[in-house]
Amino acid sequence: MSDNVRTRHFIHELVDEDIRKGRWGTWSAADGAERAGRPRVHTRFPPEPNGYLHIGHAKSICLNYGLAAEYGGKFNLRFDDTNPVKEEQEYVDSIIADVRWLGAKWPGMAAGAAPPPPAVAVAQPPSAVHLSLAGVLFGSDYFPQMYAWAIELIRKGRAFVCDCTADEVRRLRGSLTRPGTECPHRRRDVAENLELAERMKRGEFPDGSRTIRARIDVTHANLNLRDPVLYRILHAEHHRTGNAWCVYPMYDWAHGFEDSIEGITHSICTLEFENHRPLYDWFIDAVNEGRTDDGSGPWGRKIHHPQQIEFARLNLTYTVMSKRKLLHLVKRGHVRGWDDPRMPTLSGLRRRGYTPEAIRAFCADVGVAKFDSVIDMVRLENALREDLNRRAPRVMGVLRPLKLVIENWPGEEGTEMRASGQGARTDHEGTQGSGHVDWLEAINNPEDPAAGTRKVPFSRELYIEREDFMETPPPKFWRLYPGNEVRLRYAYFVKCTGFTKDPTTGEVTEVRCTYDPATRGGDAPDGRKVKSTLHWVSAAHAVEAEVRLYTHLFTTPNPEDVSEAAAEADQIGDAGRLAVDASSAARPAAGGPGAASDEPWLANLNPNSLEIVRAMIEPSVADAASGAKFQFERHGYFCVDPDSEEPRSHEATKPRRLVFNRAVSLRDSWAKEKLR
RNA sequence: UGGGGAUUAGUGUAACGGUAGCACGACUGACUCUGGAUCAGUUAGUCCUGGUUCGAAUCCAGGAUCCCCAGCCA
Repeated sequence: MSDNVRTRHFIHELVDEDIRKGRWGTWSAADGAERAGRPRVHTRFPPEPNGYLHIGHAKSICLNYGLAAEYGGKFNLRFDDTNPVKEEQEYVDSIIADVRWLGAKWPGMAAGAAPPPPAVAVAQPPSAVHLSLAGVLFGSDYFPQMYAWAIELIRKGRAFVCDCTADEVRRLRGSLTRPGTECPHRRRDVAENLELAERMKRGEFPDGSRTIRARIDVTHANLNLRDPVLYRILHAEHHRTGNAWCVYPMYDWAHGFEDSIEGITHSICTLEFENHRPLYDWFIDAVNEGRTDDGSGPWGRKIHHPQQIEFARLNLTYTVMSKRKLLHLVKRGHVRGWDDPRMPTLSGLRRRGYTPEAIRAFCADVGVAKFDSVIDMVRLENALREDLNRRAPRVMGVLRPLKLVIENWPGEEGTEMRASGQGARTDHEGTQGSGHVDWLEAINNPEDPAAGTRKVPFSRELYIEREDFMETPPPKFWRLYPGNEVRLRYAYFVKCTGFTKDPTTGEVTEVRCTYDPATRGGDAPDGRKVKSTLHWVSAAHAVEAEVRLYTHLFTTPNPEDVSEAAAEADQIGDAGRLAVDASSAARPAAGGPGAASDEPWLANLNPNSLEIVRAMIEPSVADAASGAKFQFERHGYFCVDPDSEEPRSHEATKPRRLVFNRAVSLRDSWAKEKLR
């Protein structure tokens, strides 16, 4: 992940200045020969394992890992697992897999290729878990030390045990404009505090009955400084420490110390923690009170004091980014899971067909600043297009097939030809059934000559895209219509001679044409030009596939903006109905007041975010592995979904179930033209 | 009516007292066996009002707007 070096931002400047001043010293020989003597830059990514990572986390990972990589420093992956009631092993596993997939590296990370991240949540065998855990840090490992510091603060008269209920604490805290008032326990003596803290730890008190709080200033303008809670009683099983603890540290108490213990130099976090920085600093200063640089004296040696730096989190149009909302979408069945390709989660984007390279390029592109901005989704999509345009092999796939019959194609007319779906094709020039088959050479990737060519079968009966034919063409429609000649890509020029329609529905059921044998390969020897080139597949050879076409999960750029919901709902007609199985209770009503009450943003869900089509794809994709990415020419980039069956042996009689996800469509200037 | 942040083309992001630049979008055109890609060009900006200065996006003063904070969540 060294490809996001190009943009410089305010954090670079801060780091540069620290280096100029020698603020953090240098790495020692123990930190590795390549690092020894260089200025220390040590960052970390500190997720709470209470959900799956999303694209916003990718920004943070790229920032933190990128900084460490650029300055030759270190990057830690550390779980901030201080709340056992919300955290799960499943999340730990998915987060590690996602960070690895993105390309970040941390000290002690298991060497070798990253284990394939689970496409969906699956229990990993113990050995895999063990391997992936190598070098990963957990805040819960520091629980003993953090608790010891809390006791130290009690000894120093800087903390106390409070018997207030949560309600009382809230009431005594005051408000934004009114100062708080002291609670009676604030003046408890040290000995009693020590004893109560010990009994809290031993589990003698019920949940919520007591807390350990810092004694700071109940009238402080910054609410975070009004005697914040350090520890709460929670008789809950922790995913790592089990039942060893009955008290758990609050984020504010834990986080700064986790960074301190690991020697983090730059504790980078998002804007909403700006108000917490004074608290974070106060805690470390309080511990350091009475401590000395050389460790002499009753309290020992001073602890490391990292610098917190805040930046603006990523916001994207047409999606939501809070873990709470994403969890809600998953739990209520609005999507198929955390890795639903419509989700902004890394697992969702991966399944959709995004590459780590594209996501990194996107993160570099959006930059790092303190302005709470919203990035247009098209920039994410562009990053993928840019990456896949260079790398993805091209293939022809017809999403909405319309039969095209070549009347003058050699061979028996009206011969029944059966689609066999897949398998080896050795008859490069010859017949399939009783129809003549011509195997034509196609370029795999015009952007990459090294990708070579492949052979594509052409025969009497083809499928073309339904929207590539029109009985009565509008202006600037250059595709197939009666009398018009077009090129079939890499094949022949064909001229439309007629078509048939379903007499009841009026739908075109078949198009007929003649081909010009002299144009084989796609060029006319007489220099004749055609205005357009269509993709096609041979009906007898094509592989049938389920293709999932995705669009935005929400209909509005800002799903939080509920005022837009009603207007949008009117346009859509029956807003709120998703194309996935969702419990009827969970369905947002059509802009109705019911949906708006508790989760108003659901009213902006796009009922058409998933469309499923039965497509016909050229046979070269028959054995494509799950995760393989292609450009379907003139459509977009597609990725084999894990719902697909494994490729089969060639003797298999039944075709393999193949599912593709559309990762992103190609830019489409005709679509734009149509809107005029 | 408390405290903390922020504000530069449509969207983002640079410029650190000295020519407001870049990316994406939009719009033109060229090229093209993907209406793709590529290439060229155009468009459009310093939140407001004062002040300091030879010179202000930048410094100062006042104002406006937006975001965050009253979890025993992180």
